[in-house]
Amino acid sequence: MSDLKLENRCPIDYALEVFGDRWTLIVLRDLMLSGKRHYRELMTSKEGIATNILASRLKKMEADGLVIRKHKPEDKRQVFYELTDKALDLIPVLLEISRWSVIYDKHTAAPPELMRRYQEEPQQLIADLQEAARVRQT
Amino acid sequence: MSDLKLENRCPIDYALEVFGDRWTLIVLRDLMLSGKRHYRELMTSKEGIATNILASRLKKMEADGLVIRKHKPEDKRQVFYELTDKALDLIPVLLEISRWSVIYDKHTAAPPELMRRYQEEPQQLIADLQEAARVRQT
DNA sequence: TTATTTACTTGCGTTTTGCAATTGAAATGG
DNA sequence: CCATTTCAATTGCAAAACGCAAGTAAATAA
Repeated sequence: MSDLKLENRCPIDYALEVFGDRWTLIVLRDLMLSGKRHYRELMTSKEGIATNILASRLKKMEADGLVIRKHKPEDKRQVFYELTDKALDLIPVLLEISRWSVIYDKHTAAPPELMRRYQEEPQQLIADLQEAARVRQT
Repeated sequence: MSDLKLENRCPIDYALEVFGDRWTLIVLRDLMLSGKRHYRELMTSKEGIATNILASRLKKMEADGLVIRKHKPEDKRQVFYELTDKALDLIPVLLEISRWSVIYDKHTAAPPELMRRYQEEPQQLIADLQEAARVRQT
């Protein structure tokens, strides 16, 4: 008989492969929560990502199905990155991470209104943030 | 007047600094969900962490307040790593990441009962997992 | 007393990162 | 038009991080 065993991999492994590096989550945050969409906008994050690293990460994110690379019709130099549902569904992960950081690091601050809503009506907040990100890219 | 501005850092930044590398989350998963507590147990993860990397990560995790390094009284060679509340409070993050991976990677599998409980009674599941981890290390 | 177990440390070659300079295509200005 | 600027990268190189294998020290077991 042939080998029927499914390759079951641990959920944490897959996540680490996709966004378990120093920069991918930063880029996702900027695309999802800061409304950035262009390469030049992503270059301006206060963490200071290097241009070669940004380029390689965007390429990998596209390969992993997190973003779709598109040209602006009215200016073909410009490129913008559209978020997929797969990426937008990481918003709950970003919020959960934020909740943790705000609790355990005294230098960390998130918009208080955001954290309040996350505590009081998480599902509605998530839906709103996803909707806002979707609207931005149409 | 002196500078009154607080250094507010982004929540994602702090999280990346603490567990935003290839191995820390793997170690946390093994400590929190697989019940491992000894160096030799952590060495056996199927991802194959190198011994020098494991040592450096455990040192950093201790410095970051995620684990406490202790000697076994009955065998002073042996060391075990106890999870702090700060670490145990990352269980929701691990579960949220798992939920995402199970949805978007067809090779990923988590215990179905775990995922069902996470959907139906997340708060109770989190409390149970934290309690289980705490009991294990006493 | 010798061997084994445990938890690391050290050395070293490879890979990844960070920084600066450069490129090429497309748009803009004169 | 033709030169300049903008935009999105790519390239080259030094520095840091990583991965593997071997070695070490302390404690226990035989």
